[in-house]
Amino acid sequence: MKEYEHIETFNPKECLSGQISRINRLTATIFRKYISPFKVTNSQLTLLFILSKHNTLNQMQLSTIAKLEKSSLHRNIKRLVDSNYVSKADFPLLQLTNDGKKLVNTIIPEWEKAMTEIREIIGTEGESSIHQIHQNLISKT
Amino acid sequence: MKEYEHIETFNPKECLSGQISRINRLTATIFRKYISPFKVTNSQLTLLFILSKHNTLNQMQLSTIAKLEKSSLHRNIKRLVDSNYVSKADFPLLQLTNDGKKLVNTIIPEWEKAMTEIREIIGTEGESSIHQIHQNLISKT
DNA sequence: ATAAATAAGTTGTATATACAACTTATTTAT
DNA sequence: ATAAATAAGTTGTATATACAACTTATTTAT
Repeated sequence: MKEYEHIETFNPKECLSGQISRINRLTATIFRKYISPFKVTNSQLTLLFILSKHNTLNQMQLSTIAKLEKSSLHRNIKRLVDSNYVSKADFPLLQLTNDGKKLVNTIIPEWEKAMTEIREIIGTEGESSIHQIHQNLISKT
Repeated sequence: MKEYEHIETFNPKECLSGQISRINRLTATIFRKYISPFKVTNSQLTLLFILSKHNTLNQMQLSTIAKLEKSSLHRNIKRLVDSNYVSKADFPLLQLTNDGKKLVNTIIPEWEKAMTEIREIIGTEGESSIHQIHQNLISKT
């Protein structure tokens, strides 16, 4: 029988979605190792990092910067507000609380360690490739 | 006040975890556009693809190949069994059902279109960088 | 052959994410 | 200034993921 002819000839290992997802899971695990002792997640830290460089942002701005769907962003922020790292005092503007700033400042050295560990695995070329791919996706999407 | 000195000097845009997560979200959205009409998710398709190239695998083998934590794998497989794309008839061995094979064979051309769209964005260099980074992470982790 | 040790599989729990549908706020025509 | 249109924010729902703790199956010493 010559059914399923595509299956025989295709190469699923090429799948960019599969490869990128695996890259994401493996690198996330490394970052988590350094970050989780602070009781914050990788995604949460990304948002705290963005907020640490902007005085105030509304949800739409944050979702555009983080490339996160607005409903995902909404719930991530809710957790950060519940943990008292982000303030909605000036709603709809969001800003880091003092606790949030202190946490970011404290985590940065550990984050650097995670960055170093990843760089040792993917190399400087890997790092600049990621940057390039990221830029292309940001600008062409 | 000279508190939070790290915040002033660090550059969160460098964060490899942040960049990779964003790359993952953006590329997943492109793949989803082609794949979701078949009522299957990107993660599910990855597992179906792997199974399509192996007669049988147990959960441990699949989780090693997919780099998925065993409990995550377990529940992904459960959904595929519920959809009748994977059979547990030979448990603990898993295998594609005929429906599963037919689905994979049908989706491959659409998957190719998704691959083409991503390649147009990240380029051939991007694609081979992803492959290289993926290899490094697989072998050094 | 059996006990002890290890591996594989399962379930509970929390967070992350997207999409659809909805509500509330803001902006734009008239 | 008000109505209509658009944008921002919220909630419901389903899937994805990891970690911890547990149970069941398999393997390894004795």
